[in-house]
Amino acid sequence: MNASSFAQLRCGDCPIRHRAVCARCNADELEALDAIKYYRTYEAGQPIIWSGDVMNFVGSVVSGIATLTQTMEDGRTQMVGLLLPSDFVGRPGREGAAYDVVATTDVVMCCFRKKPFEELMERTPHIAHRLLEMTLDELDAAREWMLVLGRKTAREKIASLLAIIARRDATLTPGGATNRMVFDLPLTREAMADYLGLTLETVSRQISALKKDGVIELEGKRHVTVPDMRLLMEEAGDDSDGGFLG
Amino acid sequence: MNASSFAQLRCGDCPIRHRAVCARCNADELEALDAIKYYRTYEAGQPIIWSGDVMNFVGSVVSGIATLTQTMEDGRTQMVGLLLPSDFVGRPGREGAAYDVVATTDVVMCCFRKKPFEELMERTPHIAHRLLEMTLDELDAAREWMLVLGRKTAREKIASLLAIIARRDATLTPGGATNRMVFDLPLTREAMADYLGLTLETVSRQISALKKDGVIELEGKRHVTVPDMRLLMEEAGDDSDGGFLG
DNA sequence: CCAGAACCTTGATCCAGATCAACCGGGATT
DNA sequence: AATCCCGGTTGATCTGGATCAAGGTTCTGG
Repeated sequence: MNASSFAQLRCGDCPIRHRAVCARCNADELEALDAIKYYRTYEAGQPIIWSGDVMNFVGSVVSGIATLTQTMEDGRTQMVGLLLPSDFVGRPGREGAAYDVVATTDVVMCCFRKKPFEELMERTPHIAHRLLEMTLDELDAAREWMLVLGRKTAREKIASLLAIIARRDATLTPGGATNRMVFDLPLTREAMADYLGLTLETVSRQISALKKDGVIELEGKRHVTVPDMRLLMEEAGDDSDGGFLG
Repeated sequence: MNASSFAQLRCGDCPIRHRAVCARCNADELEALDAIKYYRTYEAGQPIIWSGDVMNFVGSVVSGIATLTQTMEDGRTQMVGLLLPSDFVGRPGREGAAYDVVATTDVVMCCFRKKPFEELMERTPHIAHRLLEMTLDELDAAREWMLVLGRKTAREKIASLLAIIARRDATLTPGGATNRMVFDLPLTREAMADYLGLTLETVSRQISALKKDGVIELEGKRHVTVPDMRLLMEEAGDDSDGGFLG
């Protein structure tokens, strides 16, 4: 799937569910969206947006993974969001970007020019409502993450992250949730560390420990098998059966 | 100011700026809001909402301080939000509460019955827009807090919290920001610890250290003077001049 | 095929903050 | 005015994760 193959795609043809806009849009609205839409690709490692930049688009991740990060002057960085396919980027009604957005893998974005999108939103209440819902979901995810960052041990943090990735992966895979799960880690050890408020060495050690204890199996560095999700959830110290990330 | 003195108050008479609804509402809308509004008081230490409860209202804090917290089965707790006067509580379009809300001091809430509020929102786009803006503000604050929790030292965490409280206090005090600031801590050492992902002993020690180093002055346990806010911001490791909490 | 660069793992040591414990001071209760 | 309780402080010690350091494994390009 390359950039040019998107040239003639319609919104409804995106290989992802456009959570922001497509679900309840009628034909007129889809056409209006189509007129202000374009695709853009980013290579792994490329910045998509710098904190403080003026953003002239909003959009959804079509494929690939991007991260939202904050950085202190001295270089300490904290990831504050993980963008997986179908996630929305940008904030209608806001001028500048608040965070750095970086493509972790090759990324395809479906973008809408911001001004016309806002105008469409103005006269289409259900889009505004959907956006509010999505923002509330993000807020829940952020607060869930505050618990992880503030109160969980390194091992629990790793287990929580694996659970989130496994769960998000499952929502994109037909068949739904089973106890056994297989997926590829979309992040380097360093990116995981930035997400979890740890060092990359600690991440590596804890992953090794989870492997030794049979909670996960590893093939290479990135390919993970979870023999029993319930075991992983227990390691994550998570009482909820996992509504996180919305 | 007691509960009965609110009986005849109109929305516009609240001693706080109703960030959600009042700013741009016309007379009709204010009247509609008035019809679905009531005041409610909570004593210090009382729960306002339990996580999972069905919420039948949304509203604003009029006076006092409340906290939003999450708790793990084993009792570890993390504060995920601090509600000061003018802050909004509740989520239009959502059934259950996601967090425990507890009154830290005596609290007066201005509540709107949820169903009619949602209906009003439905036909009043600018209220929906304001709500989206507020939710984005909360999201920014939550993410700012993720950086604090994940990457800052205990001393930086304390300084960050003091700066936030001082700043919020300033927005409610005529005169605006100066270098010198005086305020009362609305939280116990334990509540601060829950906010910061620390223990209460560490909070106590770091406050003593900041005092010894002249960054703050203390009168009793709660009354704080910051001789120079710039110094405090520096201790907080904060590059931004503090757009946090919205 | 080799060199270099990413990325990852593992070991040794250190230290910030947790934990355990004692104590203080003021306000409410009796 | 004795007691208790709650919130806070301070000291001693312990430890989980950071830091410093040394390889190992892939992958890419020459």
